[in-house]
Amino acid sequence: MKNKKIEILLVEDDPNLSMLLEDYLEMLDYKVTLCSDGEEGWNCFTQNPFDLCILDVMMPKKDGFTLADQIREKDKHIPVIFLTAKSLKEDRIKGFKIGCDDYITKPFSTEELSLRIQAILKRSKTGIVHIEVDQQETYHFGSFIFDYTNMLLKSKKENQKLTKKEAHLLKLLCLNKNKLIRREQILETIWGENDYFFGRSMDVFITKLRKYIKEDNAVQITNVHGTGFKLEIED
Amino acid sequence: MKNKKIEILLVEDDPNLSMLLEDYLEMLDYKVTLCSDGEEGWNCFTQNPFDLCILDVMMPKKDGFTLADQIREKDKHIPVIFLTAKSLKEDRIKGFKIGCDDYITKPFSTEELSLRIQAILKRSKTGIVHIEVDQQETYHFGSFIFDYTNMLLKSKKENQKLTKKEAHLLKLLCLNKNKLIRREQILETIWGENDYFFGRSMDVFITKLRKYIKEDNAVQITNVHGTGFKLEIED
DNA sequence: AAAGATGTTAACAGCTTGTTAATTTGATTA
DNA sequence: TAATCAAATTAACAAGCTGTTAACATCTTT
Repeated sequence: MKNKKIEILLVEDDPNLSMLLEDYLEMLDYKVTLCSDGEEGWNCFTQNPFDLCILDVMMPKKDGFTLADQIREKDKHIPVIFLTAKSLKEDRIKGFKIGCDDYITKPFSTEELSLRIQAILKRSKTGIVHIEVDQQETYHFGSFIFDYTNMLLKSKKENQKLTKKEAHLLKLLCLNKNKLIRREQILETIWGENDYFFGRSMDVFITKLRKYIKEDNAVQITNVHGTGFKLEIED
Repeated sequence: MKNKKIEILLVEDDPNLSMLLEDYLEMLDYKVTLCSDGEEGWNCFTQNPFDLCILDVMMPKKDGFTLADQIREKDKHIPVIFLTAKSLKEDRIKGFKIGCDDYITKPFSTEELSLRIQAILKRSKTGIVHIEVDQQETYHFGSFIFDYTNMLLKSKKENQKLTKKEAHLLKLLCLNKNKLIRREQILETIWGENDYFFGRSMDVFITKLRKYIKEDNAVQITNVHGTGFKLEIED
C-alpha cells in the first residue's frame, strides 16, 4: 500500500503548457492524467480515482471553476489547484480557498508548482494512504530535477545516476546557482584539501557534469579563468 | 526551496522613475512587479505573493498610505518602503515606522534604496524562506552595479565579465570613488611592486575598464598627469 | 619644441582549463 | 582471499584565456 504513485488529474487546454507540465509532473514521480477541456476532465474524474486536481480556470466548454464545483459534489475533500491568468478577478478564487485548495497565477515556475503540490498534499493527506512523507533533498534547475538523496539527475529523457563525488559537486553548484564558486572553496568543501592534483580531478568531474546537463541549452557550467565555476541558468 | 528570487511589488505613478527602478531592481536580482497606481497595486497584491512592497506615497486614485493600510489588513508583517517627496509632512510616516517599514525621500540614489531593501529584508526575514544570506560585495556607481564577488559589471544592457585583475583594479577605484589614487598606490596594492613595466600594464587595464564603462557618460576614469587616476561620477 | 607620461592596439608566452584515456584505488561478490 | 567491477585519480595533450610587453600614437608639461 505504499510507494504507489500519487495520481493527478491535469486539465489544461493549452497543449504546449499541458505537455510541459505532464512531463514535469511525471519527473516528480506523479501519475498524470491529462485532459484538454472541462468535459473531458469531468469524464476522467468520474472514471478514475485521483489524489489531486490541477485545473486551468479559462477553458472552452467548461471552465475550471464549474468543473471544480462538479468535482466537489462528488468528493468534498479532494485538493484542487487552479491555474489562473494574472489579470483574473480573484473573487471566485477566494471563495474556493476555504477548501483544501490553492491557486497559482501564470506564468509560474515548475518549482513553484512543485512546492504548492507538496504543500497541498501535506495539508490534506487525510485519506491518502500511500503518501511518502520522507524529506527528499532535491534541486530544480533548468529542465532538470536533481534528486540528491537518491543521487539521480532527472530529465525528460532519462534518469542519470550520479556517483557520490558527482552528486556532491552538483549539489554545491546548485546551492550556488548563478553564483561564482571559487576553486579553492570547492576543493576544500568536497576534497578537504586544495592541491594541484585534486584540482585536476575536479576539472574532470566538471566535464562529466557538463555532459549530463548538455541536453538543456539554458543551463551551463561556466568557468571564470583562474577563479572558479558557476552554474548558470537562463530564465 | 532556496535561491528563489525575492519578489517586490513596486507601485509608482511616474513612468520615468518606475522604469528606472524596475531595471535597477532587476539588476539586483529581484523579481519586480510594477504597478502605476494604487488600485492596480492592490489588485496585484491580492493575486500574488510578495516579499516586499515599495510604494510611492503621492499617487492618483489611491495614495501609498491608503494602499499600505489595505495591504496591512491582509498581511500584517510584510515590509513596506515608502517613497516620499522631501517636503511631505512625516507624521504619517512616523506612524507607520512602528511596523517593519521604512521610507526614503526623493530624490534618492539607487544605492541608498538597495541598502534600505537589504536592511528591511534582514530585519523582517521571518517567513521568507528563500532569502539568500550570503554577503555579496557590490559597488554602485553611475548606472552600473559592480558585483565584485562574481566579477561582473552589470548595466542595463549587459553583464560584462571581468578578469581577476580588472575586477581588482575596478574595486580599488570604486573604494576611492571621486578620489585620486596615486599610481604607486595602485601598483603596490594590485601588483605588489612598482616598476615601469607594471605601470604600463596598469595603463592597459585602465583602457580596458574605460571601454566597459563608456556607455555611461556620467562616469569616467580620469588621469592626473604624473600622479594617478580617479573614478569620477557626476551626479 | 622636447621630453616624458599616458592611450591604445596587437602579439606573444605562460598558465589554466577541457578532455580523453590510462592507472590506481576502493568496494562488492564469489 | 581473489576476482571483478565501479569510481576516483593521474597523465597527457589540446585548447583557451590572461597578463605582459612592445610598438606607436597622442597628450601634458616645461
